[in-house]
Amino acid sequence: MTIGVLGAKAGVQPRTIRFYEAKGLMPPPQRSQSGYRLYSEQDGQRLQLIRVARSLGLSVRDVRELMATVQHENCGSFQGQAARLIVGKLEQVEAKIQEMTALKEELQRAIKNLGQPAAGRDSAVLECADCRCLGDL
Amino acid sequence: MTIGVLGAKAGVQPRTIRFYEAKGLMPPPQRSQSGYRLYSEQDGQRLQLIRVARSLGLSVRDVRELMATVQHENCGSFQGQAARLIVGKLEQVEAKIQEMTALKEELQRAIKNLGQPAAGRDSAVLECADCRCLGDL
DNA sequence: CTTGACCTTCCATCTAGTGGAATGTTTTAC
DNA sequence: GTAAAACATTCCACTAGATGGAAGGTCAAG
Repeated sequence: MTIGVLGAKAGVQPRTIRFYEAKGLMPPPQRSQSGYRLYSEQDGQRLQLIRVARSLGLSVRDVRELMATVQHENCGSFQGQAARLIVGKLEQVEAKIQEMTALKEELQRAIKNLGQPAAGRDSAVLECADCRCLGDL
Repeated sequence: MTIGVLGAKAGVQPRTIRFYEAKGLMPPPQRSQSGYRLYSEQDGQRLQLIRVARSLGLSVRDVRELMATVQHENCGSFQGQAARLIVGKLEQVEAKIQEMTALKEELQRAIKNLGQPAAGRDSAVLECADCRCLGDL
């Protein structure tokens, strides 16, 4: 399988596969006489695994370390590591949602306050500096 | 005011102020004889304005374009542009929250499924490729 | 035999800064 | 008066996760 075929199968651009290789997620594959990368079905499975891990939001660094345990005999270490990473990611995502929700409220307040007289304002509204209406930053 | 004093006032590192200058958010300030940047109180207000806009999640690019309208006489164009940017940002944030919530559910499902027998599994679970238990990616 | 589609490598770009190097200046301390 | 600390300057490189493009080699079809 050339890189284009593999990419089409996995829904990944060839250059992304090369990127994963450069970052150590995919192993350096065999090469044809002319230097083309040649992939096996197993490489295809590995790429799928990478895509699932990435779609769960795991970082390339995490996925690299995760993929390093794939070749171990028992599923235990792999699944254990995967579970740890995913639980950690879940915490990150929950924190991010909190953060984004707070930002959302801030934005809604800013919209409500923009154009309102200064008296009724809650907080940090964007105002024009030159007009001297830049009050309560 | 030297850059360090301005930074301390606004809670911004001097190098971030230079960065804002390079990106066109802050104008090139006056220089002392020896080449030190010298800032006025008005520059301080401008920097505060930038910080508020950034804290609302507006991109550096957006803030640059927003700051370009600050020196206009009337608040109208500035506040109008600010309102448009903030409404746009709010939509982005709401979309992001949706996305993160979906990811959170995906992660919770992955945690529930990891280590479970294949029969009860919902979807894309990370499994060890070599064990042939890599079933339903 | 040449055109087009594919492959190779390398360099640059994006965000929003941050880290560090090498060097110059001002202020403080002795 | 001088030396060192604490500031300032510029420039280059790095972060994440790719993506865009250039310059060139290879393969199959018309």
